[in-house]
Amino acid sequence: MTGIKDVAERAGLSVATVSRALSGKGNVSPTSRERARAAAAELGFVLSYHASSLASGRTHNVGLVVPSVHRWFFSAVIEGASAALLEAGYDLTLYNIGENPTHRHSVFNDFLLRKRVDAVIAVSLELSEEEIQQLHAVHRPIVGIGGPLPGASTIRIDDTAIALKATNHLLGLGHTKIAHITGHEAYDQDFHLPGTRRSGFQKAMNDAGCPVRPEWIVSADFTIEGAYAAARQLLASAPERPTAVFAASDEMAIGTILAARDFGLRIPDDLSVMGIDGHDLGNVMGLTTIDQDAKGQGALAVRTLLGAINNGLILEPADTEHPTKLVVRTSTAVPKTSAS
Amino acid sequence: MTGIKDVAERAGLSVATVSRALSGKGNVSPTSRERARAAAAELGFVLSYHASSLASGRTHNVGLVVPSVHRWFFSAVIEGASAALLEAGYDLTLYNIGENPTHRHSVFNDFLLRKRVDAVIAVSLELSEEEIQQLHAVHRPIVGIGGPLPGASTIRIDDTAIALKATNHLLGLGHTKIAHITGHEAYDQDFHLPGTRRSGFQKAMNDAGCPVRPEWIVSADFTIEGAYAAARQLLASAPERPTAVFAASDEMAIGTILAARDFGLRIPDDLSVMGIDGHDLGNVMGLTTIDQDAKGQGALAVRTLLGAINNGLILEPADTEHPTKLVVRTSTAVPKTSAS
DNA sequence: GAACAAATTGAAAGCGCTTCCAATTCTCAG
DNA sequence: CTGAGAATTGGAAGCGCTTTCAATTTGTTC
Repeated sequence: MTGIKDVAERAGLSVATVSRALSGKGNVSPTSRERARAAAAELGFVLSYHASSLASGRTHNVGLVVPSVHRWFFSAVIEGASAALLEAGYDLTLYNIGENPTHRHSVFNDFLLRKRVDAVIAVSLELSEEEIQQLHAVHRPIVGIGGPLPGASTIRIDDTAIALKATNHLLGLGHTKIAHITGHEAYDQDFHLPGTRRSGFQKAMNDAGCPVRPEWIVSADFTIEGAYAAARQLLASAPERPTAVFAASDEMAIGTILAARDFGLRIPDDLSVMGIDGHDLGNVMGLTTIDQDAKGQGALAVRTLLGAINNGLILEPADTEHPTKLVVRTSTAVPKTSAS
Repeated sequence: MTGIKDVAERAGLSVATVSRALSGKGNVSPTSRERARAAAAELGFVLSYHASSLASGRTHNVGLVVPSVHRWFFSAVIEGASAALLEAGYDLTLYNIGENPTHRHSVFNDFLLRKRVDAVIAVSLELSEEEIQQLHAVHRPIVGIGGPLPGASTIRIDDTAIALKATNHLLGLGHTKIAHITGHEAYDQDFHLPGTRRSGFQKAMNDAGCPVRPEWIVSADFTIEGAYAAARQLLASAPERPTAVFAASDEMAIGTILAARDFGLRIPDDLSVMGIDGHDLGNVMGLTTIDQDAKGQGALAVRTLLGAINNGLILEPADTEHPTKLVVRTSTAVPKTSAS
């Protein structure tokens, strides 16, 4: 196995100089740099990153912790982060903790403490004080995506404001009988996302003087399948149907549209539907939504982290609000009843 | 920062013994093992995996290379692999090479050669001889998912047979006017998957004496959106419509169903649709499909790899065929025309 | 209880790099 | 041409573990 020693020999330089030349750091004359590079290329030499890491303390690797890889938001964040890391020459270690609480525990109490990552990005996970402490104890900066994290830097969207904006879009079209598909209680642990969006909905309704009917607030698990089932129930109560549904995520909005079709309801004539996310299927489904640029959030998290790492700065706990955009498509319209 | 030295001191043992105790290898008396464990726990000590890797040559890390994280098949494989690795105490380094050819190049010619992974799993990527050679040169076993790989172990399904089975399901119901949604040329690079499934379709049609109409073979990019557009074109030619569509993937089948609805076609009365995959949305959409257990393939790849690593064996190039299962739901039925 | 085998242990030599430090070479003003 | 300071270089000491090898302890057998 060729090592840096072989490269040094071939280039007629010392190991130290080759190391400096290859890493790009330190002062090396252009001549030596070129010779080192050439020798490395000829030998097909690639640095061993363990050895580098051990000696330098820098791993060139970022840990990304997600609750799932299937839900659209998470894969979009992964995509954004992975591209940004690849460009920077960093590895991405993925921890998909899923539903299993044991997995979460071992990730935070073992995997992440193995000092294999320079930093961690936690997506939609409300870390406990302890989890954050442990990471800080091994000097691993953290960026959270999806909500505030005590003592860590976070990137998030203003969930209440967004829900307000979405609901107002519907109200603005003339809807008053609006239902809401929220997330299950269980998902409220992490940043109270369902609750926050729900309260934005309620505030908008109250402000507009529209009654919020409890039976028109149903919950699902943030998936298309889950919302499909929930929406079927919601729409089954025939005469007393809402004229619009605001779902807490695009996937749930899509589930709602599918359910509506089963009932022969035309979108948007019989039912307006909107979501939050900016899902790829939005175009196909003609879904009105609030685009939160998940990919961009992943990329931003990486940039934030790398900036801190490269400047050797401590990452200041800061709360960055990511911009969102209302995208109006064909799933929302003036209610037929009030139009006619 | 507490190191293994501190643990040794606290436990009143030598560093060597603590290392043996913590790694579980080597002969250590139960007493010492317990004392080492206790000391480590008290100090909150977690092994530095760089140092371990450097000393032992084993990284406890597997690289997973995927062309995308968004398409269902890939995220299912990631999910299966990630769970299996987590259980085994292994890290998963994800390389999402995406559309960018530069990314692919740097992953295979740089990232994977950094000796940071013990093994690599390549999903739906037809590696070049050179790529395989390079990996073998650094003694990294490879498992390919999705098709045969020269000199590497692979897990795959029999695409031709599956397409045959799927088409026969449709033929068996009495359909003769069957269209096929295949993948774009561009996707044919890797394992000729679109071509293989298409030829299974054609063979079944020929065997049944049914003409294959070229205009009823349309291609898309394996996404719901892409197939939606393709299916709209297919279904636009009103009177001469097929009575069934066999899509080369579930996502494309779903796109087809969405397009069919736009034309007011009822599934399965006016159009039978089936796919291949076992997508999570299959249930909601009532999609008949051939389930290929992508999650299981990911888990199997990990087991294969870890088995080889742990036994210090060279991974024999073997071609494992993963079982598939026809799942009949409500998107396929006897054609109305022939039924009436 | 002696003699030998088996189990357990610790000292020390790396694993393949980075980086500190001191030595050397280069620059250029005087 | 000289000397001071800057730029470049190489030697060597680790980074925090694993593992070999030899020494020590424990267990067995007759």
